[in-house]
Amino acid sequence: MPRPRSLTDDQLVAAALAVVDREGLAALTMRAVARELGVATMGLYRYVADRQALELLVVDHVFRSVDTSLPDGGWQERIRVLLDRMRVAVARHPAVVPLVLRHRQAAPASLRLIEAMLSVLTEGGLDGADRVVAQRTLVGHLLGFLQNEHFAPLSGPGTIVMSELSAADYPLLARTAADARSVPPDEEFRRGLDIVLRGLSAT
Amino acid sequence: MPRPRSLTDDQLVAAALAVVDREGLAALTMRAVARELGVATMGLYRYVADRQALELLVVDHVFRSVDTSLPDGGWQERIRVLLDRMRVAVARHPAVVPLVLRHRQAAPASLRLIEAMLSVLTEGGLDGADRVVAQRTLVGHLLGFLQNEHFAPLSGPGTIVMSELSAADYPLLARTAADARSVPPDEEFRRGLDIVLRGLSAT
DNA sequence: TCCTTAGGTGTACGAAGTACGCTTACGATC
DNA sequence: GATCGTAAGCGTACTTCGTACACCTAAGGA
Repeated sequence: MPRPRSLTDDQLVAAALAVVDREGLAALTMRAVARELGVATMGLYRYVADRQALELLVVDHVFRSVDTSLPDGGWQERIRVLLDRMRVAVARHPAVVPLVLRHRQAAPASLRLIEAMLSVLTEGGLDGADRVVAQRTLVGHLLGFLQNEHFAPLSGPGTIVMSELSAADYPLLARTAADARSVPPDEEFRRGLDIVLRGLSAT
Repeated sequence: MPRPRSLTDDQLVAAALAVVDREGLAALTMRAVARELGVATMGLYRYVADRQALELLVVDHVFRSVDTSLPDGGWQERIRVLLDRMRVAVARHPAVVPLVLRHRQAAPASLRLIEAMLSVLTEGGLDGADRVVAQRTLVGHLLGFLQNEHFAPLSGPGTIVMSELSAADYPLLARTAADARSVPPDEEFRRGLDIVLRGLSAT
């Protein structure tokens, strides 16, 4: 009976991602997304309750894009692949990292991801509080990595500044920052995750 | 010759923390801090370039409050204590967690913390890229934990919602969320860090 | 005493989120 | 095919921020 909707959630998300990818997270405003869709600003409020709800749609979309089918290999290898898929999915839209960090717990699609990870951890023999801690540690590790990469990439200016600090004041830091510039993000992620997985495997 | 300053950085930080502790991070506005100090809003701009600089002062203060003297024990134990001191320092002002995550790389006091951690890792026999990855992994772990605790505490409503999901759709998640409610933050942090430290120790 | 210089203030502007009420177009019903 | 109820869509306007700018003021050395 009533007038039908003319926009889908996917269109909203696509418009938001277009704005974010092109102009950065700070440019993600209701007005900008509306303009991207060729719609009046207030028109968006027929689809989302507020700006946070729009951000949540974006984060949920990113999570939904992650393949949760279980890969081959032992449970450590499976965890490695699942987490790497998440990392890559987020990396496709680097500017949304802060949104992922803020909204992941409210994104419905994260449930599927968590369930998949838990099934692998269970296969690895974990349950009870051990499984809780393992899951939180792995997710925390991923979030921490995204945080590190986004706000303080090893290849970024912060590392250069640190590598130029006086060796008298910060002998190890200056040296280590210099070493750090040759570690690419992929390697950092792989080796960091190896550390956590070794820790999980050792009794 | 000129008129002397009437405010110190410490007073600025104290006012900002008072606002944040009392009314939350969203209430941290230039106007609110100025009011807290009994000063006109624009008066703050004689002390900080902009709002970000004020936030940075707050984060730096939190980092400066961390004792970086090296504790007794083996290197793993030393790392454990150092990271726990950081966690506790941040936990004194829970609402500033997002600020810490955003500004840590720009806070001068973080240099001292990193140097201290690197000295312990070096003592543990790490150097080169291994030391880089170890450092980043430990910091990432701390950041991920703070993120988890702040936006999705195990004792929070998200966990309850997950524990009430249909066991048909999410068998492991529902079960694990129920288990999770009995894991307090201290224990979660200790056990998570143990995993990382075990991973660092194993070859 | 006065003058220099930075401290301190008030006003105002632009950007953003969003409440509110009007207008409009669809499509079910007669 | 005309009508009408309902939600879609829009324009306006209010509030709250950050902060640029121009002005006034007070401290303290000359």
